[in-house]
Amino acid sequence: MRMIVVRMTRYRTDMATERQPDLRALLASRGIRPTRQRLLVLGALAAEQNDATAQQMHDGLRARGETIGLATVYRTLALLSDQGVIDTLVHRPGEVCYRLCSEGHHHHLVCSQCHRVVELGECDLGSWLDDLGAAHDFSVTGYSVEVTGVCAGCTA
Amino acid sequence: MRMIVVRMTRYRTDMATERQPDLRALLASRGIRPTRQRLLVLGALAAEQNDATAQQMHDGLRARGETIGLATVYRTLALLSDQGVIDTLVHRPGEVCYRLCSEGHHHHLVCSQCHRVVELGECDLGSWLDDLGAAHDFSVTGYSVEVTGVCAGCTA
DNA sequence: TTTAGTGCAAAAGTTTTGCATGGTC
DNA sequence: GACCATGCAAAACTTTTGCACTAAA
Repeated sequence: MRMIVVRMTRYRTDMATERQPDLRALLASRGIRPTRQRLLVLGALAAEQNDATAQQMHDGLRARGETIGLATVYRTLALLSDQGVIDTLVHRPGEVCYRLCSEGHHHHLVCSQCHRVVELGECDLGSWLDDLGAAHDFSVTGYSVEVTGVCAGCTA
Repeated sequence: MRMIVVRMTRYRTDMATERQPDLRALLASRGIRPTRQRLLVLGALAAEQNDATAQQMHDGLRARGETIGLATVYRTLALLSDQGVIDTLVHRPGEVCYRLCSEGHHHHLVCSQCHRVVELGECDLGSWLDDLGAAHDFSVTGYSVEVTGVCAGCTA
């Protein structure tokens, strides 16, 4: 019998209640200067239940009266994504979303209706991947699994 | 012991040598009118080893002396994608690629250097997915696995 | 004070759309 | 003939970039 371990790493609400110092530390740990704007973007992602596009985040921050340029949001998201601080999700072509995720290798379960995102642990594809590489003469460097469904809230 | 079946469905070269009538039939089977332009786009995809963006296909066709508008390429790709005739792959944000794939559920193994694409069969995640749905109160509607690696040609 | 980050506006791309024209059934 | 598809050009968007200015180390 094969064991499958589904391991929830962290719920969104945990991040939402994290304190500013934690966000500073997160940036510091990657050698990223903790500027006001970067903390704003990171804070917005931390408070975000789901994922968000650059434009959505910019709109949200501006609506709250914060001052930040759209270009800065893009630059910050690119930086954070490069550094592995946030994940990039592409649900539909032309719709690039970002999300503050737990660290380490994981996958996503996304509600196709409300875009709610649940992080998933390992998916036990190890030996399948090994076989793949051998069969096609590829050296496999990574993989991603995106599971789509409808969450309980949206079913009701 | 767990069996993993890796099943190559069809190589690109098979498609490349397919005859025009097959493409017409493919369109007819979905109730899509076989216009000159649609056959052009489909033919280009059939001849394409890897995947291609709308712009790349338009450039390629124009370079060959074919007359077709860029908007038509976009419209045709959207139509074919909606009808499930072709697959949509998003390698990087803002880079939407299309590919004429075999039918049925499958996944992709993509070379990160040359964009060569190999189709993969089932990946045996069935019971993992069942557990997921139950654990998070989602009704799982689909999933995709994209494996990235470096192919033998690019390693050398 | 030296280096890095930001804002703004312009530019560069990609994709969509309106509408007159031409092709298919 | 009725309806659908196409081409072109314009529009709508998204994302990137140049450059002067400001903030952080």
